[in-house]
Amino acid sequence: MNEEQSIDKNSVIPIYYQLAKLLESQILHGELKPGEALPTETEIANRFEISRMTVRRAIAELITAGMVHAQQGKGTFVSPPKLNNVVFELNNFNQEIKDFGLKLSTTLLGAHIVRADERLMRIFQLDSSTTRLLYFRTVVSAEDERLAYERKYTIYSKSKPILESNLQDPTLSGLVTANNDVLPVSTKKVLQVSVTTAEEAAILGIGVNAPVFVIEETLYDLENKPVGWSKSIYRGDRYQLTGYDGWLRKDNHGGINLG
Amino acid sequence: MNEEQSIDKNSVIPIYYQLAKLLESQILHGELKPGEALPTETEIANRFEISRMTVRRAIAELITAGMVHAQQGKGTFVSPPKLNNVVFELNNFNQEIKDFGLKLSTTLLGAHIVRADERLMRIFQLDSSTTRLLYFRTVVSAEDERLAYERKYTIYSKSKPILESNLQDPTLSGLVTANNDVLPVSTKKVLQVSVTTAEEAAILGIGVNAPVFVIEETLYDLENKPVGWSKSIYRGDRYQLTGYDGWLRKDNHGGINLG
DNA sequence: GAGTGGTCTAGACCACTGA
DNA sequence: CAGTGGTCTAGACCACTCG
Repeated sequence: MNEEQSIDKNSVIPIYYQLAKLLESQILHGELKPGEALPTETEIANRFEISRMTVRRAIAELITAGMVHAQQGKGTFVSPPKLNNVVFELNNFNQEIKDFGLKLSTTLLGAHIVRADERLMRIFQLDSSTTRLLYFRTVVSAEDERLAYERKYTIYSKSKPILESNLQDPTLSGLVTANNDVLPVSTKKVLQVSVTTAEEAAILGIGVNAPVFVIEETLYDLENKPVGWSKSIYRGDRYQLTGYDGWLRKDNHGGINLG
Repeated sequence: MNEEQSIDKNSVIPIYYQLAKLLESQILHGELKPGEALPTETEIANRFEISRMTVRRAIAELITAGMVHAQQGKGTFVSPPKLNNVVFELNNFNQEIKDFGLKLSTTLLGAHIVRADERLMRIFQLDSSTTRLLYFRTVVSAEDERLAYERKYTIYSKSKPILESNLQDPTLSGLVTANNDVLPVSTKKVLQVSVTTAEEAAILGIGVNAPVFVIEETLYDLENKPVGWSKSIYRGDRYQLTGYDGWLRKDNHGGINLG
């Protein structure tokens, strides 16, 4: 045992990266178990004849990855794998379909100027119903199959006519920036499940009471003021979200991997 | 304008943290716009009479937060806010209910030893149906209202009797560690939407064809071998996921906030 | 008090960019 | 070529933990 693994100081791969991978490997192979302490920073620095700052940089990588945690005055310890913090990336929703080789197309159902009703006044924090909003309805399809129905609203401050360019970037963010001078800087999405209404079923070409994902998105500007809102539904039989957590093996066996 | 904001070198708050917040503030107030370059690291170091390494530490915070990106040989630039990478943390599912003040309770519907059928053999990558599995069915309730129905499986290697302690940690991870000597180190969750079957509706006390979240979780050990699997359904009218992205204001006005 | 991690310095050399 | 960020060093002092 204890075959001293080594660091190549002359490699193009940074020392901190080599050391981080070495420590990660020891943890993934069970040589360092959850709760056990890593060697102290000074010990590691002496053993590999590198600077303590470089050791700290390596350990910082592991801390970010959630594999170890440091306690001032005590030491650095292997963390038990966190399994309760799975995150679902919403990218997948349309991205995975593209990766699957299908072409997505967006069809415009309608673009209207509307005045704010009570619900929209609340969402956009308006105190007057005279504010004009752009109401934009689209359907996302893949290979002639309709997958999602999206209803988007944005404050319509420009007096320009509605631009056809809206369809080039049919995201809510694109719609907002195309029709306003504000820069959306943050977003909030709420995911719920529901079943189709008669109208939604007809638009998607599926049955009534079919299960769907519902996503409400709100875009905010620098002042934290809502500048865009959308409610979209996605066919439940065509979409799913996948998430991971814990000590993930990114499996960097072979291949070039620069930090 | 250009009122020189300052750094207190004698503060208990680290210099890198003060500088990071200062730069972040300039970005959030629009003084530095997306695409614009930050002052060079040397410039910042000279202006505040601090070490370049400390400047780099501050900028590293902003890079992690996704607000800036560095390009070797060119400079460090303000990034446009990323709005397409919303992540939903599954914590919320039961956590928010607790935060709301309700008490969650888990009721055991049944705990059986079963042999692997074809589906379970595939899930657990087994080549023999003689492997014994523990099948664990529970219902999660809040204030006498049933919210979720969970079906969990784990390889049952110990010859111990089924422990009552399983109910103390009713998570899949807890079930696996209580009945095996393996340590689950990573997890995969797939989220889908569906509607209740007659059996599920009866167990949850709601109608048939009601919308529900379906979450299938697989737990893996160090060798990437499945050691636990569960399929759970959550009432669609009681659960939702919320996610954020972009330049988030964590709003640290007042209050103690140590980096 | 000895030992730990947390911060900070003032340099050094490198890789990359663009004129 | 000058200027940028990327890595690394060999120290220093501090805050914290625990005996």
